Amino acid sequence: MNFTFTKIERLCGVKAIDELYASGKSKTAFPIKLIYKKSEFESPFPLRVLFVVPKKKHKRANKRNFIKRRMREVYRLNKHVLYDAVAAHKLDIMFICLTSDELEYVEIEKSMLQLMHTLANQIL
RNA sequence: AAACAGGUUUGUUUCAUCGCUCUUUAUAUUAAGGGAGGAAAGUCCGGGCAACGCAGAGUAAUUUGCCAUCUGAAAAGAUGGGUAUAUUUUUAGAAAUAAAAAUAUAACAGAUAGUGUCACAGAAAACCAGGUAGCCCUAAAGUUUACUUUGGGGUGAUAGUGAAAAUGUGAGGUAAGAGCUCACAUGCAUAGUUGGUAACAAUUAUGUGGGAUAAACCUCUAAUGUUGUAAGGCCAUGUAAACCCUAAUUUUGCUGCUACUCGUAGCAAUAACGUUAGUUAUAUUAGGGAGGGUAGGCUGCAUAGAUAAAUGAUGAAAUUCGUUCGUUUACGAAAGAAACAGAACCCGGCUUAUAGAACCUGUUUUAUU
RNA sequence: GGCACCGUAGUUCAAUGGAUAGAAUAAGCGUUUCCUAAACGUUUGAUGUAGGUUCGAUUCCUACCGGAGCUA
Repeated sequence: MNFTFTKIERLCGVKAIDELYASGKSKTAFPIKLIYKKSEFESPFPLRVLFVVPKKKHKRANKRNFIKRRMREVYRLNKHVLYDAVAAHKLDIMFICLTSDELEYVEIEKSMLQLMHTLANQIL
């Protein structure tokens, strides 16, 4: 099984992100919120992902980085859950942190897995 | 020895598994190597670098501000010294206070160039000061022989106000008083002497007595062109020096000198028609109107280096720290903690944040001598 | 990244360096009314934090904290 997470799998570009904010559907599992939208792009992977920690919740840059790194790590280790389900479609996904607390690795893993499972079931 | 405060230095280490980013090789996915700080932060200063502008002079605006030496490209910093203020200690004294020493602080040029401000209180808050307190002289009246009342004048000692009151003490002088005069002290100005590289200190002569505020305007001194890497360059995209309207094209107008003035420089052209008045077209410059396109690559850019932005996660062990438990006073076990904080053009300062450890300084407490 | 700003009652705004920091509105209490509203009276409540200059700072200066801009 492949656990890599390269540049191609990330969501870049102002237009794509604006569209996702404007017309995406959302789900919440408390500390983290998921926004997703069907789209079209050329890539060997079925998903493009973005992680957001707002500056209003976390003032210090090192704390924002710390939470983003943990979220990215959880996604990297568990992304096969979605890849198996969403093989046919192309999706843009965004994870947003909602609290101003410093989150533990276990909490993030729990809520993100919950979100990914519900999304996988809905697509099927 | 302990606790607290301040300063300086330092700013946990190793292994395994799975990953991220850049470079090189190699090749279609392997290998090798590099990968965060003392503040990367605040953006408070200075410079590099870049674009635009530039005959020159003045004004404005902004900033610098005791002296010497050293470091530095500059800002700035270090060391030493001077002056002022504050605190503490010691000495002298009845006290006020004076002298000396130590420590700390100073945005430490100028208040005698000029302007402004100084609430309330107070007679007066600043060229020229003063009353229905007080002190003194004098005239009149009353009681009466030393007082009272009223009028005229002198005064700035006393008291009182205030953050601040026109230099202080003593003597003379006077009706009472007053730098009115004298002696000593003291501040300032000018000129000189001595010491010191200098700031400055000591001292002599003459004159003088002028409150505070420049972190109010201001004056002096020294300096500054404007804008910042989202600068700028190359490519791509775009009918793009596109379209319409108005005005100007020689004693005047426009533009530049990037805030303003002087001064200075540049431009104001061509063709056709013509009744020689001008008109039309193109051109240039300025202003206005109605729309549209692009908004992403490379470079700038680095012995870390991207462009929604890498430097991580998990597990194990060691190191340091205190807490609890056990034995017992240095070992073991348990569950913890390891700060502040994350590069986006690069350097040099300043400021602020910082667990623990080491060192230095100070204060307090306890113990011993 | 760079550049220029702003912080005053719960809210919206005032205040030449001068002592008690003002006004409207909101909130509390009372009067009026059968009750409510309106009206009238009254009370509470603030200079973002820390230093400095000054006899005296909301105001002047410095450093922090927070909040809104401009620049593609």
